[in-house]
Amino acid sequence: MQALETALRKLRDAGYKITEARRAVLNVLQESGGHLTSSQILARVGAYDPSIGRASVFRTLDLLTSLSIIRPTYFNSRTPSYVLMTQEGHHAHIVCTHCHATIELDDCHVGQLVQELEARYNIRLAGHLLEFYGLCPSCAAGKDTS
Amino acid sequence: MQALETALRKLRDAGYKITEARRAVLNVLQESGGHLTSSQILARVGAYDPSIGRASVFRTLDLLTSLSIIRPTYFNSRTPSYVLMTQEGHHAHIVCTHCHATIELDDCHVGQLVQELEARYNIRLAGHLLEFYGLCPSCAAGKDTS
DNA sequence: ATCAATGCAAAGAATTTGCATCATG
DNA sequence: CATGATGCAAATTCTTTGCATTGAT
Repeated sequence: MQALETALRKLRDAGYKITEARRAVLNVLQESGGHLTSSQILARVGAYDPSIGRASVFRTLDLLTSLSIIRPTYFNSRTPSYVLMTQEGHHAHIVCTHCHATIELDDCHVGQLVQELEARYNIRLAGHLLEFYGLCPSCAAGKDTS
Repeated sequence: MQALETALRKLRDAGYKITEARRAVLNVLQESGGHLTSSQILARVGAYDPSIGRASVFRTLDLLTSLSIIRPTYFNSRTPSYVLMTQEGHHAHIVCTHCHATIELDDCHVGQLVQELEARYNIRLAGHLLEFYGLCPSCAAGKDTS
């Protein structure tokens, strides 16, 4: 929920205006609760407010990505899906390499590692993305989804 | 080095032929030692062996991705870069959100977490991708690279 | 020898751009 | 009000497809 507010604040802090298009993209991602490809985002934004143009959606995706407010992730396909990062700039999930089902993880458990890396490389880490993959129980069992 | 041999073995094991195009894409990725976008791969494969067509390169990227031999990753841009996964199916790096410089990490340090997740979700995890981002020392200090 | 994999070039998507207009701060 | 942001639609770039041919096993 506050992911959205955090996102808006980050935008403002970086000196960008809060416009309809930006609000729409963030809303759509927020409400999906998961991962959406650019086509899905385009479609949903169009449904939400038909007056918003394609170009603005892409421009917004660029902006939000460059600010690390959203992040493109790839499962086992070459088509990216965008996720809204948490307030702290994290995201973690498990993806099935067969059926592409995903399990969202709320805790990344890498706090310790972050500190080690920050010390070793003298860098301040603002966030991270952690993606695990494997066969989900049902795909491992039977050969269902193709 | 053996990343390449591992990749070839995985291909064979999955029942695919080892062809010139596939070898070329893997070589190019291996030699780059890092991340290449599809255009970069196309260009380098073309230089390496001009007789290999675009379509085969894309088909190879699809195949290698679906087998988790390579993986598209997004730094802070919406253009994917492909990386060759390690023998164990891992990859980890730190990216500067400003200049996009990357530091490759050889150890992912998430072994413990993997076991916990496998137990909790009853799933066998075959690998993972871990991406940290923040400002690298030089970008944090001066305002250089644009 | 067999059938997966390929190259080619055309078709189809996806994304970006230029510019006049609009809306946010 | 001033400028950043937008919508539109054309231009561009990227990716996929169909099919005859080739090559890996």
